[in-house]
Amino acid sequence: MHASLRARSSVWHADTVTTPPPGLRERKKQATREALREAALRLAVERGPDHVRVEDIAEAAGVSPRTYNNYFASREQAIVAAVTADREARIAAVVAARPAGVRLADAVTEAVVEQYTNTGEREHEALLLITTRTALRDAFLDATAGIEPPLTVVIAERLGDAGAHTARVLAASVAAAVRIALEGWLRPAGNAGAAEGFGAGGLVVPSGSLPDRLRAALAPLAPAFDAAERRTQP
Amino acid sequence: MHASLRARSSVWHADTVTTPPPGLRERKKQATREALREAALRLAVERGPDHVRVEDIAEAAGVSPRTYNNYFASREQAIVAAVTADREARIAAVVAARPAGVRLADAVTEAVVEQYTNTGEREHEALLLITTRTALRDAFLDATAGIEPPLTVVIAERLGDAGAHTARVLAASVAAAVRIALEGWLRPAGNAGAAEGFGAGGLVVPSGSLPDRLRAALAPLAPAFDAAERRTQP
DNA sequence: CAGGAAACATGCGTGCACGCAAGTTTGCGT
DNA sequence: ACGCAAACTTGCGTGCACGCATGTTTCCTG
Repeated sequence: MHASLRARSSVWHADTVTTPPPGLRERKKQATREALREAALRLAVERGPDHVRVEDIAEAAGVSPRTYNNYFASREQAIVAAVTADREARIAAVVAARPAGVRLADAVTEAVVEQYTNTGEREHEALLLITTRTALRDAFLDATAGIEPPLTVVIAERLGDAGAHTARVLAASVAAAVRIALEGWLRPAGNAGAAEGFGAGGLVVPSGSLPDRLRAALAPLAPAFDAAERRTQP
Repeated sequence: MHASLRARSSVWHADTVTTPPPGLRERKKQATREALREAALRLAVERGPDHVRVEDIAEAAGVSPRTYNNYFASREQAIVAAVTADREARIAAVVAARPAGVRLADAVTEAVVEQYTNTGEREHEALLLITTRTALRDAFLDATAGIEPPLTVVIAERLGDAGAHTARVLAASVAAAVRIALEGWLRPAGNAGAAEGFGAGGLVVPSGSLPDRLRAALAPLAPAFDAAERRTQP
């Protein structure tokens, strides 16, 4: 029983770039990938994350354990990927879709907030599970690095060829900022912080919601975006 | 990808704060850590990185293999640590030592360039070895994340308590930029780039020296530093 | 200067990550 | 339509990462 490849409606709506028709090979690969991450998440939810071995996931997806490792480098990656999926690509797409008039910084910030706010019921359940194991938390945080490549592309489009280099740095900074926001957000479970209500002069940030945290983390980067944009369209 | 190198050594907030006399325990720990990373590098150079097992390193350092893993989470980390060592802390120290008058962006940039330019003979040899194995290259790049915590502290000192949050993001962005610079710098070995001399309008960056790359990568962040600084000292 | 608590080292066991060398499938040119 | 080349899957073997339980060292407090 191989991975079910249901005929996915191949709606190749022009993605700004010409998408060459995906061959059989590529479709199978994506199907296997999806089967693996779905199986990983399902099993992790059903029996608890510690009672799922790679062997189980592979079997549930109809491939060999060795093949599993051709798709995911760690056990945690597959589980996390079921939640992360293609957030990366969606963020980039949303940024690209924003009218050229708006500030790049705003476009990016809103795109990020938008994609991380779409918390479906299933995702929420998965996130709860992720917070319970540090290995999963780490894998989840590491996954944010995945937004860097697509973000680099869309930012580079706005900045022009001269800013290709800058785009890379800005995209990486955004990824870092998002990571920090998420890190602080799902910390409550594994509290180990130093300053928790020290009475001195410092005004303590009250630990807001995810959108608030994301905006707060991205705000310091806005001047860098503005400067980069200014350099191409004076 | 193996990225999780959290839980670094218990950072007694760098200089600036009084360092309590380190007890016997802490001194032994540092000695063991150093013995391990020195042994790791020496053996890797002597017999080649593929012919060094964790068991060998542990034996050379006079500890059990299990103890090795209490200090380093992967085989590559130990080798890389022999080069990286405490660059992290030194960068932070140099930034803190800069007179309060200079732009924060300049202080950070110069500190980073300074520390990565100090290429001793031994380090150069080690870097050559590191470029030969992708696993080592990855570990080396991941190690740059280590500058984040100490950098956060010194930046936060300049920005005041109100900017603690911003400091975190800026430090992470610097780490990301440095990573990008290093990534491009030691790429020549494993070339796989797409655009290598396309004649079109784009002006191709000629792949400069490390200091040039570091400055170029950090430059886009300068406006963010300036804005943060401006917000505390108008 | 006891004596107990906390940090640390170590052995053992388990599941895993990944290189390598077949065997199999897909894609493409002629 | 044929057949070759490249991509992908799989089994095997090796070294490794890390939880757990236990013995040992360091530290602190009365």
